[in-house]
Amino acid sequence: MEEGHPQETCLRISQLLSRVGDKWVILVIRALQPEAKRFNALKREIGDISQKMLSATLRNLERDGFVRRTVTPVTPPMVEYALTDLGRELLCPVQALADWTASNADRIEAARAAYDSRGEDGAAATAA
Amino acid sequence: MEEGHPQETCLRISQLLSRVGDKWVILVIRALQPEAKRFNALKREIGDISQKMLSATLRNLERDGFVRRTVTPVTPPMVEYALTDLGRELLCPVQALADWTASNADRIEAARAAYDSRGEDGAAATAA
DNA sequence: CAGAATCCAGCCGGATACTG
DNA sequence: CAGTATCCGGCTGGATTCTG
Repeated sequence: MEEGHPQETCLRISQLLSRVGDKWVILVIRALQPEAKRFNALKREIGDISQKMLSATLRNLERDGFVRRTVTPVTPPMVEYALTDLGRELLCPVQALADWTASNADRIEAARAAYDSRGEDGAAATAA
Repeated sequence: MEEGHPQETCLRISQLLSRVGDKWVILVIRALQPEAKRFNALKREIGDISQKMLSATLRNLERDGFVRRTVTPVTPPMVEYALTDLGRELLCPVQALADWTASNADRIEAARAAYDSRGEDGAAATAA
């Protein structure tokens, strides 16, 4: 790891993290992990997602090279989405972060509860 | 890892990823990594950040237990921010993701370039 | 110095309607 | 089936102003 342009590197990392945290990507790549899926199958499986967000998410993931879109020109048209090698590789560090989150969710929640109770407590005694 | 509530787990992960991708957190925790810093020192070091965003980012990080805020009641008041143990632990999987990003940034950019050229090419030949 | 409050522009994400 | 187009509310994030 060279340290020539740390700011730029931070920017890239931040951007990728924003993408990965984009609210639907985790669900989408999780749904694509076992096997390729079609658009509406994906939509049904995820459930709450609107088709606008699903197509936007898939387009972003495809653009970044994490998902491959395959069109079979039959009628009605069939489109399949699958993770690429890059997408599967991305999953490793993301999975590590996911595992860490799952392991420490209670610590985070405890910190939040402590923070919130501190806030409501000594300070705003005049209000409410 | 139990698989009892995968959706909830995904939600937590996604939320944490959103926080971590929050545009300034990487810069902030990076600045705090070597040592505790004061508010304006942090602001100067990061540079582009507005004080609103810096205080909001710090507040979120403090609430989640990643940063500890220490007030020394002198005049003028001195406030120091430092990473907690939890914050330093979080850095490990984040660093892994950062390393992956740095290692694969060129592959992502190549995918984007390919995608963009595909888009401009065969399709919208009528326009422009 | 360390923030809180306010105002405001722009983007995100959802609902709906329409197309090939 | 697999999308695109449009409208619209809400949140994000920045600039400015004010406070202790």
